[in-house]
Amino acid sequence: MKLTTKGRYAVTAMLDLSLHYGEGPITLADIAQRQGISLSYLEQLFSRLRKKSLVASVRGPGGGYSLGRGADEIFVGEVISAVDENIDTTRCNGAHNCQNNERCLTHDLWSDLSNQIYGYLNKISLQDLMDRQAVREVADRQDHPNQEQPGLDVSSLVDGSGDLAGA
Amino acid sequence: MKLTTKGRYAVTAMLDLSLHYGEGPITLADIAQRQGISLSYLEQLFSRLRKKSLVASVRGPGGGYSLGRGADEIFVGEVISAVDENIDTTRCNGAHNCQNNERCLTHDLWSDLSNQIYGYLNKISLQDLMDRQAVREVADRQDHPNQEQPGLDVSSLVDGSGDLAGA
DNA sequence: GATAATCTTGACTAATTTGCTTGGGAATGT
DNA sequence: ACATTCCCAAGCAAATTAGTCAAGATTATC
Repeated sequence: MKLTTKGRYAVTAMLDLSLHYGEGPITLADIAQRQGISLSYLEQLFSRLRKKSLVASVRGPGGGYSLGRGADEIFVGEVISAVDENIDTTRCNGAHNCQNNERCLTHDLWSDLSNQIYGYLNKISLQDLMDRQAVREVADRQDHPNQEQPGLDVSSLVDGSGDLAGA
Repeated sequence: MKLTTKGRYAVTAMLDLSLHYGEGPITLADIAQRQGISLSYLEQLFSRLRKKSLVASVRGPGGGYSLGRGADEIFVGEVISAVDENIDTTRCNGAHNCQNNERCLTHDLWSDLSNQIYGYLNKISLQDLMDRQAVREVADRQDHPNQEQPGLDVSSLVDGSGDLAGA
């Protein structure tokens, strides 16, 4: 299990795709512009996402990408591990006899923790994230109806204390 | 929130420290040998762990490191973020007005998810990990009493399906 | 059929991070 | 004094990230 900005890009792009569901295929150029990610980098990421069937592609004019399954059937953990290559070489890599029991002990502990994190992320679907945001958007509109407030810090609305996945 | 092998090294080292609690200060040389991590790299990691008071140090002969608090008061999330520098520059970094509402929307979604993961990891203490492993060790001993079985794959005992932190 | 839009692929590169080395200190128990 | 340990900073090779560039393949539309 690895968690870097690469995974964030992938999740962000997938969310962008989810948010524009129903508008037909979305081009990578659109996502690139909206999310500020380079087009070619997106191409690389989507190549992997496609191999894992997380997205479906349509070529030619009017083409683009769409979600491979429903947003409630695609989980954050899948997206991250799809792009992350996951070369988690734990020094003794399954051998479990690297030197003494002690060493393997901590190795097992880590791989176990890693599995826990992965399991957790695999409970959170793209739909969960969208639902959560939808609530916030409404709250935001209610607090600042029809106003442009450039310098305002909205982070007070984004406290992150709620339980997202109900795990 | 970032999760790489660097964080794994830190957690592994902290676990090593926990497991040898009560034996006085533990030298980095010991940890380096037991865990197969370079001494100088450990020094760098522990420098950061010390700044966050996650470990306490004693200099001179007989010196070394010990946990800064009880193993039940140190959480995996703390350890990881202590060594990770966490330069999570989300392009608009709190500005929330990068281009249009749409862009910030997905940014918020990600930072929210990041908080969720962090919160999850901050529920798992070093003690939790040790307790879990203690159970396994016992199980292992019961299955293979007093035997050296070099080629045996123990991974069947390590299924990772149990709920570790009870989160 | 020509054309343009779009995905698809591969090679290459710059910047950053990781993991580690080297080389010096500073503190302290014996 | 001396050996042991923590401390610290500079530097460096390998890997990864993030991105560019260039060439295709597919297909809707004119």
